[in-house]
Amino acid sequence: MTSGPEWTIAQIADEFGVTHRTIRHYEDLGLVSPERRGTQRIFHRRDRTRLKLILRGKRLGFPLEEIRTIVDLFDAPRGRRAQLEYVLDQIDARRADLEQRLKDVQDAIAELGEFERSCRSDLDRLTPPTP
Amino acid sequence: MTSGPEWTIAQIADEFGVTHRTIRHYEDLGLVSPERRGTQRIFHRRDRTRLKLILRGKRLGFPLEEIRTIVDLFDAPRGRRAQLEYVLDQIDARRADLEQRLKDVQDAIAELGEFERSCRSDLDRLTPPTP
DNA sequence: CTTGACGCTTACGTAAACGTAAAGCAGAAT
DNA sequence: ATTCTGCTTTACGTTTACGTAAGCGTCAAG
Repeated sequence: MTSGPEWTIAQIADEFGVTHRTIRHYEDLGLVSPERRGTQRIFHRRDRTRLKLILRGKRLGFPLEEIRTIVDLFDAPRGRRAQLEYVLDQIDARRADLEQRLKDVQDAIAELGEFERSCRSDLDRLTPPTP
Repeated sequence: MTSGPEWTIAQIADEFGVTHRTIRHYEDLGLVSPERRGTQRIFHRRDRTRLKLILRGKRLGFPLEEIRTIVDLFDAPRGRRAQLEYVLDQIDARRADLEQRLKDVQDAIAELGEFERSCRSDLDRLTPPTP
């Protein structure tokens, strides 16, 4: 039941465009926990799923510690009602955060658009009028 | 012509919810350059505009050095054609970056939605059926 | 006139997120 | 048998983004 495709640290690092050190650092922080076969790390699909989430979290500027709580959320046991309600609360908090970011990005893109138009207008005025 | 409303560092820091140290740090990095009246810093509207951009950039996870180049872009001289074309290029680059982020945020929100539905469904199954 | 309230500089400290040797094991190839 | 190749740990170094004193100037109120 622990079977399925497997990857070495080199393959994972290469595929995700990070270094071995980065992966090990993430393991130190509990962001991933690959299987150990003897001394070597063996990565499974679960680890890849988490890594995708981690790297997206990073692109969005979340600190790794916060990313860990988020990623753990997805893997959390959902047996008891209390647990499920806690998870749902966390989801709401996360969504609020993300929606602030969404607004920030949208605003930034909009401002960039305005600025571009202003620049283009300057450029037009600079162009000698068609004779 | 250099007139208009003015603010002290305390007022600015308070209003933007950061510390004096943060403001001075931004000045060290050239992110803001308040007027100096004697030894004291006097902030004008221009500085506030830049600070808004800076803090949004931070919320979006950009490093301060990169933020500086972006903010400088808005204040860049736009006299010569070459300058304008350079600025327009930069705008395109920025926009590409922001649109990647936009996608990341949207994906994250969508996944959160899926996860929530899954949790709610678990919760429903946990609830004893209405007799 | 001295005591705060603010502001300034200088400078060392710190947390996060890795980078970068250094040194060693383990199996495969020459 | 030893030389690679790939993986491992340990541990100190580095960059970013400030925090946190230390020590001084200044102006107004008590």
